[in-house]
Amino acid sequence: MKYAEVIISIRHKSLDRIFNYKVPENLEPDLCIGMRVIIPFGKGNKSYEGYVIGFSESTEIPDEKLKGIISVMDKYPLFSENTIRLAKFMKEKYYTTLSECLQCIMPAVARDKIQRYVYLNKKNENFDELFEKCVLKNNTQSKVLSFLKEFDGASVNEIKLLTEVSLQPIKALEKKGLVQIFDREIKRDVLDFSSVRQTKPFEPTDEQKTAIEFVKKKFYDEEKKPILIHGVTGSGKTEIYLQIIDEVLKNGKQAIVLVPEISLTPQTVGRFTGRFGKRVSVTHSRLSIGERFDQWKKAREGEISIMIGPRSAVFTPFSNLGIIIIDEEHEHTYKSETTPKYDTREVACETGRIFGALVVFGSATPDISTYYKAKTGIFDLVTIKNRVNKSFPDVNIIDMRKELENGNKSVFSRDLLNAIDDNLLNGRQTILFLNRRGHSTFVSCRKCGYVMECEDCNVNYTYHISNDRLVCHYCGKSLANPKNCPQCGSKYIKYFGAGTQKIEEETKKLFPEAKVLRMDTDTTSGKNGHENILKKFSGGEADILIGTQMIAKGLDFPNVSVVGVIAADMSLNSGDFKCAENTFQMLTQVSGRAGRSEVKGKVFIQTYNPSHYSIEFAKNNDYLSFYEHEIAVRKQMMYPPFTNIFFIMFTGSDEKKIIKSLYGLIDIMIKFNKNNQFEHIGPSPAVISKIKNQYRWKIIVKGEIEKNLKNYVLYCLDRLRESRDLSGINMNITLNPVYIM
DNA sequence: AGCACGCCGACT
DNA sequence: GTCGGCGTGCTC
Repeated sequence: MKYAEVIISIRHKSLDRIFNYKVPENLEPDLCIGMRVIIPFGKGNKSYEGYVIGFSESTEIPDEKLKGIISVMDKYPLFSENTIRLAKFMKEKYYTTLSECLQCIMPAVARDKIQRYVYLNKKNENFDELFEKCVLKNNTQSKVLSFLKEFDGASVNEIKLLTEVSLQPIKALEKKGLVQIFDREIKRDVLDFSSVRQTKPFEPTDEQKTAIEFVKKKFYDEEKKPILIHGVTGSGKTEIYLQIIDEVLKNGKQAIVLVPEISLTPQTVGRFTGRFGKRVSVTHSRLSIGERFDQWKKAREGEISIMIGPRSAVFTPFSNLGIIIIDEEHEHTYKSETTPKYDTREVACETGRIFGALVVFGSATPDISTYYKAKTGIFDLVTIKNRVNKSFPDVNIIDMRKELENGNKSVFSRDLLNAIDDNLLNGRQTILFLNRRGHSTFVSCRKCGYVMECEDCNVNYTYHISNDRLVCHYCGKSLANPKNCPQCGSKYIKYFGAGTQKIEEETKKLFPEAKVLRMDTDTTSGKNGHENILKKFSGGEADILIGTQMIAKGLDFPNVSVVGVIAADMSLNSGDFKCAENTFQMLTQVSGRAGRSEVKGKVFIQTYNPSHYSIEFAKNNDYLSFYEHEIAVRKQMMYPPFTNIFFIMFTGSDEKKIIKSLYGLIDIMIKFNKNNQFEHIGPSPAVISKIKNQYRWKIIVKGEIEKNLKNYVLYCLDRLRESRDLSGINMNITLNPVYIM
């Protein structure tokens, strides 16, 4: 008899171990490591999903206890023995269960119940007629139809989620013959190759050549240290990646290219398809689960050799992985915010170790901790100091205090206005950056001072002009813009704090002849929202592009010669220890959008803190000096990379209970804090002290050695659980979080 | 996580 | 005397 070692798909600490199951003879030929099985579990023999991570010929478990596997769910394994190793690494590192890590690594379909896909039945002769009738008659069904008109072939789950209807109307539509439902998806290509233009390798500059040669050499080395490529904006990092990947492919190996979700544009992907054609595939959250599974299978079966995608693409199941490239490695989106809260960069390094693949990080503004690793020899470092055939833009720092002194109360400085004016005359394009969407960030009554605030969250409402509503950016709730003050009834309501909508409004007022586009989460909803706006702008259909974050990264518009940063201080005042780093990165990246052709670019940074070091070093595009300054601050203040920060947040509706429990935790922590090696801060309310009626309080714990800190905090939390009733409290714990909120 | 066993209070 | 509360322990 053969026994399978099974991990049960229940996320609970006490079940996070192997359970042995008998493999019935009839299932034995079909069952391999990496497959999902249905197994009976517990007293009631309830059916659960399990993951087979090994086999044994004998077991110490007495025979009467052993149960048999009911059925095998997969035809092919979803993970390999190496992936199990990776999952075990993640389990230890991110203190979750093996089952959760395996689920995270497996393709999304494995996490979802059986998918069914809905297609408009256009073959029905009376389709148009029926369609019209249905749209007029039934409210609910028309919702589904209009959704399918845009996203034909969406899954039942997607429709349910996005149109908020139940299964009933979908079934009804099937009966009417308007739609067809399939268990399997009709295979679609996620990439449109029709518009791809073939490119040839560029002749690299000397600096590029050195970098390429260096990485190639390391690729053949037995011991593979990760490499950081620090290349200024516009230094041609992508071309370097392309030429390295070419070498990897020539060796019969495959490549994973990770990019932040935000810069996963057709433009970016086109660079890769242009060189490698159909050997490239892409995966991202806007694809359906079925589409993503197709890409996953193609990778496993060797149909493709390069996978481009956001953080989850690090789990692409190539059989002979040669390289993982992490572009814009400083981006915080590489840290997962849901359990397992993995850091893609750490996972990539471990994957590289397990699979013998080279890991390459690239950035113009490396994460301070990454650069520290490069400086201390944990990573290899390659530096590219010059732009390809281009000069750096002129960066002008504008002191907004002086503007105010001189009677300019507008959001635009005079210098920026003049530059936009000049640019318009010369037929060139302008980008205006403001990292805040909406129209006004707070709305208050001029008579009594009442500020409109979401009653469920401790957050001011943001005014959105497009629908004349107040929106809470935390819970998403919105309400009609009140005409009178809810407190005193006065009509005098004022809007403060500019967002992108306000900038758009002002720009249109000041430059009525200019064509203006706005790009933020509010304008990019829908499958091609992003693409459409970028296409319009690059096609010259607009003179000015106003946007948040998403216009700061990686975009390459040769005709843009003026970039304006409306408020550089916003990220500087976030209260986070990374605020200087974030500001420097943001300014450098945004500035990098200017002057990407022969025309010299001009950047205007508006600020109330013109002498802050992150702004001064950004002006001179001087990463190294910024790094030296920042690393000294970190050392002095004992911040990462010199220490580790554990962030503990309790949330719940009973604020008193949360605070009491956190004080209880502090007591326990003090008791077990041997040699005072750990420092506690708090409890204190989180920056946003209430979201969706859930109160939020935090404790921060610092410790030099990651493993000790982790063990200490987890131990103390266990003691707390033993000594107190924590029901109704949600614990959120993160090691070295992106933001300390 | 879920289910069973088990030991104490208010009912027919 | 019994029904039922949910505290503790186990699940291949």
